[in-house]
Amino acid sequence: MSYRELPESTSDLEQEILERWEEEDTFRESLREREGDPEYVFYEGPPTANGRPGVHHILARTIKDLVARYWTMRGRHVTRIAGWDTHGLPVEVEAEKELGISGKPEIEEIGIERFVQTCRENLFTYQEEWEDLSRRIGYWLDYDDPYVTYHPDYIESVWWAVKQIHDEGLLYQGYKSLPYCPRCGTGLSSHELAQGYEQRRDPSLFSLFPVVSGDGGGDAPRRHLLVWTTTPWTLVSNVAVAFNPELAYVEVEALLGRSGERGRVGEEGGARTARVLLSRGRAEDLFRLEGSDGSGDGEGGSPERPRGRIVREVPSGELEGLEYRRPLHLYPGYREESGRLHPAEFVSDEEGTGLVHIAPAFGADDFELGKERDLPLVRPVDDDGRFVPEVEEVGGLPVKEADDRLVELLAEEGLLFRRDTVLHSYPHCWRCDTPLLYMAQESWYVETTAVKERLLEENASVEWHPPEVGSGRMGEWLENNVDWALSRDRFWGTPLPVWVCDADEGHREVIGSFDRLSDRAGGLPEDFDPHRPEIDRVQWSCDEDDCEGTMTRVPQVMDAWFDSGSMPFAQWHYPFEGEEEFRRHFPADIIAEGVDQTRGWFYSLLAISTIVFDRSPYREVVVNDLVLDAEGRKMSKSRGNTVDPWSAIERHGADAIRLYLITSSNPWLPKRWDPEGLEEIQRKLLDTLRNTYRFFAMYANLEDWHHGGGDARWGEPRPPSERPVMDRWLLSRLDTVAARTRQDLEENELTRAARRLDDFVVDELSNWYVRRTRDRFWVTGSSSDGELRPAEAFDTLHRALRTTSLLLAPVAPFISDWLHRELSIGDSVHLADFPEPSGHRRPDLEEAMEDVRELAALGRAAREELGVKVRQPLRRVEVVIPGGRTLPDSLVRVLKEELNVKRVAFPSETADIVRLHARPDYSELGPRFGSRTPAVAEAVEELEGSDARRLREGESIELVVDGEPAEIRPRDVQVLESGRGEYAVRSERGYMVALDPSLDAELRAEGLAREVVSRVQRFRRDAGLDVDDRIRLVVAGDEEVEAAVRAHREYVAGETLALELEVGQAADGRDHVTELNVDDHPLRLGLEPFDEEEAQPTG
RNA sequence: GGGCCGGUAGCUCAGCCUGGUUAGAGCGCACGCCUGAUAAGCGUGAGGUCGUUGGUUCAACUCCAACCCGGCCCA
Repeated sequence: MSYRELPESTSDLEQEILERWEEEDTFRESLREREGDPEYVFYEGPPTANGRPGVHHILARTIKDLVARYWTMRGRHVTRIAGWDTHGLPVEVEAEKELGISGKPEIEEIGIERFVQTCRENLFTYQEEWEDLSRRIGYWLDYDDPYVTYHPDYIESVWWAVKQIHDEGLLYQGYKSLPYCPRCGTGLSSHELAQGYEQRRDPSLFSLFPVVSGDGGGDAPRRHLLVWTTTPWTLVSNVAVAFNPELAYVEVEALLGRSGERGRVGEEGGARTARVLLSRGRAEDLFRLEGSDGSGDGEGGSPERPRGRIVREVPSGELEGLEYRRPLHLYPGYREESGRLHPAEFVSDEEGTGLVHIAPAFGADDFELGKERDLPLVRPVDDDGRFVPEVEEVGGLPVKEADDRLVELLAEEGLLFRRDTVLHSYPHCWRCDTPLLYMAQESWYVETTAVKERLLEENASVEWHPPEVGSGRMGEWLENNVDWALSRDRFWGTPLPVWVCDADEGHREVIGSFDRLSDRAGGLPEDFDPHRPEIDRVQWSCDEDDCEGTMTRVPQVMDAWFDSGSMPFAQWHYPFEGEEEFRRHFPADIIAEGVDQTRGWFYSLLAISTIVFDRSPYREVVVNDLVLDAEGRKMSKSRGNTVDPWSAIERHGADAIRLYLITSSNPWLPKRWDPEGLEEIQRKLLDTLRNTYRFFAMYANLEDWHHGGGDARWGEPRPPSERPVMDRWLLSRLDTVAARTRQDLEENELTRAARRLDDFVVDELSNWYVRRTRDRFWVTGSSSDGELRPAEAFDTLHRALRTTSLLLAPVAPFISDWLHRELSIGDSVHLADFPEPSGHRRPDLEEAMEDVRELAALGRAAREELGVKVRQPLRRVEVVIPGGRTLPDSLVRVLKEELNVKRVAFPSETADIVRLHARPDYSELGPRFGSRTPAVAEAVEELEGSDARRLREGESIELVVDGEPAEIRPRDVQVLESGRGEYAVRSERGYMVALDPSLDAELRAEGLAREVVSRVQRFRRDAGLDVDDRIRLVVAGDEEVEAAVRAHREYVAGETLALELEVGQAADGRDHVTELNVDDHPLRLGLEPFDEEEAQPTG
């Protein structure tokens, strides 16, 4: 048996694994294997099947897959059912495009039947791509039997939920001012609104409403209310003005601009002064007030503010009920001459004027105030967002386009005070990008405000990653919860299951099942489909007493978020079937989606489950943020900076992408898609891992070692605790890394876990363990004495690689599976258990090895400083480890080899070459000496020699600092050594290394011998020899070289596998001959393979 | 305007919760090394007013406040 070579390319490897998964049905096997084990419940958020998947989807899918694989390896059964979100506006918008039509009237013209049919047909345009992509990136998900929100069974479950909500008394029909998309012809719910805020420039209009009541009559200049709006078109529907009794209001006598420029003020004779009412807080920003020093100039106010003088304070009692003349009498449906002032809390004076124009039909606050004050609802706008024809001047115009004309008219009336523009974010339709209008409409609501406290409680019990999304984004949002606008005046969606009597609106029934509907309607067709328009034809006679009416379904469909939020039960067709499955899979242990789902899926899940089941449907949420382009900009089709997931996979492989997305930063931080970062993870972690395996496989094959055993010459390796120190260390590290990785993954600290594995593989496994133990992997090497049995090295490295593949399995499922199959008996890594510590932890050893690595780094720096290469042995190094620790002999040996020195000496022996000094420990001194700390510390730093020595030996000393005594205890200081003399000294964080630079002939000779070995090795390779080919070797050079080789003859021969070594002979006639130069010495090499037959001594 | 996140080396990010020695990695750059993993590998070095200002403290990258910049979400 031998270890296979890794496939040449990442892509080949991943394809090979994909095929194995296919053949062996590994995903399903992983579920079968855990059948009956405790469930780890995971919900898949349904993507819209008619949108294309992008790289940002890979992030969420990587997280979800990672979690599911991890818990499967931990012995849990993790159901993963795919889902498709199939209803709603996105689908309808696509269908409109397909049919070449736009807007509700055109849809109705071609017929709902045909339109809905088109929606249905277009649904799964990209389904295959979604599935292919998921498969390719290793996202294991059950696509065979997905939940699909338009399936009748699914809809039936949704209806059931609506009925539950209705039975709780939380479903109602209302009339409210809602964001409304004039293009789509439907209102949007508050969470849909969340998707579509964009910066937009709108008019900022200050107008003057003449006061008609109160005194101040006579000759006094006419008084006006100063009123601000960013929607001039709503002035047509003005019915009142609101003020806040908590604010202070003033009357300003204003000198209004040069006449004509801003329109005339006051109809009588173009008077240029006027009395203007507004809040005090805004007066300074809008006027240059007399008596003020003008310090308000610059920011806030406009440079062209008119001059003004505060005439008096206006008590709010005076404001209430004040009557003004309405502007813009254009709508014949509302001819009221005047309106009044009403108090309202929502009025602020942070912007505007502290006086707010009220049009109840077109604003949420306005609407509420209108209801409270019984104001008329004036809505001269049709469902397409145009003024109705009978409106003078602007009839038929889309409202926003009427702004200019309306402002002109206002100016003509002399009521225009100032007109600017303002840049603010404004809600747009999240699908078609049309600016939304707030308009009063009839809609069905879920009274979520009634369960607000429960929502908050449940949300607080959810563990959010990161927590601030739960407490902040979600929590704040729930605090300000408004009722869920459930209905949509559209076509392709779950029909709202409400039937109303045409004779008496009060006769209503909410249908919660098909059976019930069948009872009512006297049977349903065999292949009943509950969609529009068929469902609209299901009617029955009202059975209220003495009612002759017919029960007809209301025309609306439901918000698609309600569909997806119903998936915990609807995916099982609960409660009609799947009772047991539902119980087993509710609530979810985890869900993981983008932060944009906070008010989307996260909310709809929470709201529905809280009402229906009185609890949150998920325990934990991992939130991910966007994937941005390399410059940190949002990816968007319009900007053309999207990254095609397929070409990225082609180029880097799925493992690399998954690792990159998880390691580059925490999931909830926005991430840049950086191709260089991708290459890095590929080169560092993945290539290092591959190389380490390749190294292992090469020598295991060469020496015929296999983890299955078999070759008797290996015998039994000793138990780990008796192996060489490097093995004990590596096995200890494996346990530590396994324990920490388990803990991190349990806590969903995915990034931390993946980064740790990265560090472990690159730094510890490859660049330390393998590098330091390489020569134990070949039997023939000169260092392979009995103590360093190769079998133990193979066994240790094999364990390490196998464990590493297990640890990496959740995040890098391909390479880990490939490796695991080679390193086990062919099993998939994904059917294995996640590693747990196996009792080999040796924290003291790990710490000591840290010391060694620290000292080695300093030693290399010192060598660098001396300009002496590592191949040249040095006599001695003095080292200090913080806290006066020393190293066991086994590690001293490691350090000696790493630094290529003959001797390592510790401080007790180093008195003559180091100088002691003390460094203050502020965390000890600070609390004791308070403000004297700096002075004491300074005194400590000046300690030397015997004082420092006493401290190091555990005695306290007395100092006098600024005339006051100060006791310095050993724990207050760290005693450090620094080198003296010609030693090369390096120190850092309490570690110190001092290298003795002196060389003698012996050391030089050894250095030369090593140099020769290195050249021979390179030459072997260049000559095309295999690493285990034996050779005949001839070495010649000057006297010094030849002497060095003779002195180290065995070493040179052993290292180079020279069965025959001649020194000083002519190299001519050998197969391979070369002339070189080492350290200014000439060197001639000649070598050829050693043919064993030929070598037999002839008889 | 409000909420949340972020601002640390040219770039990508740790560290901050729980204040304490000389703020760390990787990439890139410069220089060098090693090689029985070889179209790999390793090391050393240069490089930082820790966004700004103020405060608390013996001591602030860390805690507090205000502000600035970027992002997301909302009004």
